[in-house]
Amino acid sequence: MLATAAAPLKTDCQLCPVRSCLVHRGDTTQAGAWSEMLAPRQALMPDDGALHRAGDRLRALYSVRGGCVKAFTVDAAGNERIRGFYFPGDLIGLDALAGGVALSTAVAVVPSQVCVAPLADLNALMTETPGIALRVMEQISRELALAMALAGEYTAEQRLAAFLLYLRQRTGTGLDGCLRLPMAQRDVGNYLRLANETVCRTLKRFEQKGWLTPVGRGLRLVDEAALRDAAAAVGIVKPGLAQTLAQAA
Amino acid sequence: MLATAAAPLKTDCQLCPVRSCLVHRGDTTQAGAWSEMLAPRQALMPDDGALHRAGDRLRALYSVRGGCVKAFTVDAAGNERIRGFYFPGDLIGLDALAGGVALSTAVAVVPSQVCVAPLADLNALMTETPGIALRVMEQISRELALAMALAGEYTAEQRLAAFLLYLRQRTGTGLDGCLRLPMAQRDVGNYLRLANETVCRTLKRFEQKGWLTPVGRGLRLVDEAALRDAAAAVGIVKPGLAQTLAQAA
DNA sequence: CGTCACTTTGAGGCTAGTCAACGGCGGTGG
DNA sequence: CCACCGCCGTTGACTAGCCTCAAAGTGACG
Repeated sequence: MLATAAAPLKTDCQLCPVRSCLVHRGDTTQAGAWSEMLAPRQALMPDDGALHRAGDRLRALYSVRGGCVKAFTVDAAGNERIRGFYFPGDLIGLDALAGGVALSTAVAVVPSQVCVAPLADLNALMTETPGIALRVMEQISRELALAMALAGEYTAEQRLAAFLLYLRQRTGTGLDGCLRLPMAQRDVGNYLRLANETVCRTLKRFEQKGWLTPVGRGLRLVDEAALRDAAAAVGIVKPGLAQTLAQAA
Repeated sequence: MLATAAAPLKTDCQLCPVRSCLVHRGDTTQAGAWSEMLAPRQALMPDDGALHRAGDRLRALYSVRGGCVKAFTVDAAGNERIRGFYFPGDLIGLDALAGGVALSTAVAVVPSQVCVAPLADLNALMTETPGIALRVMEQISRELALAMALAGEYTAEQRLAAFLLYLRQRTGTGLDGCLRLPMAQRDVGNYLRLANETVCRTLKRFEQKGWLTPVGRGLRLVDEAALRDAAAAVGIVKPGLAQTLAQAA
């Protein structure tokens, strides 16, 4: 099961390094209220249990503090379908707000850390401090936009390019300027509705085109503009120069 | 452009026939507050202009009162991508809450009517009456679940079966028990990521299997259980008897 | 009654999936 | 320390579902 942080202290959000998280998007009143509510952080390890499972009555939202969490469903045939990856600053469990029941199972992809926002407290908090509700709503709205982008009909190249750029935007690059894929290629493909072989082949094609180069375990995005152009149709990244010029012509 | 309802009266939600709309899901206080806010209804006709266009700063959410509205984006190549259909009770524009800018263009598919919820008023209302925020959040969460279902990897039969059942659930059947498709097959295909020819052929295959029969301009779902089984994997409808038995075996 | 948009039907092609086999890497245990 | 094992990534050949293109049929509407 989950390894709970040793110290049963309330988390001090003011000191949280995650600049994109909810508390950093509101005023100090909201930040304080949010901070008050959060339960101690939880450490999450791959193969170490799930935050919640599909069908569970959801008891808390989780705010990712570090690492990467994937949410997936399992259909009747036992096939896993990855519904989303969550990075630092993301809230997990938003898709369960409607029914109160989790639609997916959430597990860590790499060693991760989350903050716990109990639903009961959250509801009370949103009632007392309406600004919080607006922030949460923004997050859901963002996730909705992402899901809709993913729902579109795109080629393997378009989807993968968009995913790489999204990943870089969310996780940044390492010290060496390289993008590291925290999850397996199989997971990327599952998420993007591509066979893992297709992910591999498409990455190779990108490499042959000179758009990226493999560096150790990571990738260096060499021609980011080209990737942006390829991904432009998906709509979650802005087009690069070539695309802009093409549109102007 | 839009044809505004003649009478500049506030809409009385208490009398609204749409039982699934937001006001009917809260208590009387919420209902009253919501009702107070709504601007006069707007009549919407196909080819008569858009509620809002992609890129517009969104000024209001719209609550569908009757008819059917489609939301779509247009990519650089001019291709239309339908992001969703909205039926009575649905809120339009939720995907814009994050950025304040509409991500899609919304137009009527058939003669329709919407109620207008100005964003400024809505924000104030959600602050004063937090229950409203929770309702709106439920709606977004619901839409998110739908988008995620659509984002899955399914065959043409699975997607179309799921869509037909979803449509019937949302619009009900006519007096003759027939399901009417308000939108063109091309729009259905666009939404489901299928060529319109594929939609047509798949419908024909359903007909040959005896799952449905065309009745005039509509469809009669003859073997709904079979459709449910076909659509079960998509997850937005419950499986029928055959599927349940198969799982038990 | 003609036009136009939508639907239907057919033939052919392509993208990506499936299946199979191999290579590389890390972990585990002897 | 090294051999073994399992997972992941890679590569090739083949397949299949769906798209594309083309053309004819149907209904709505002016």
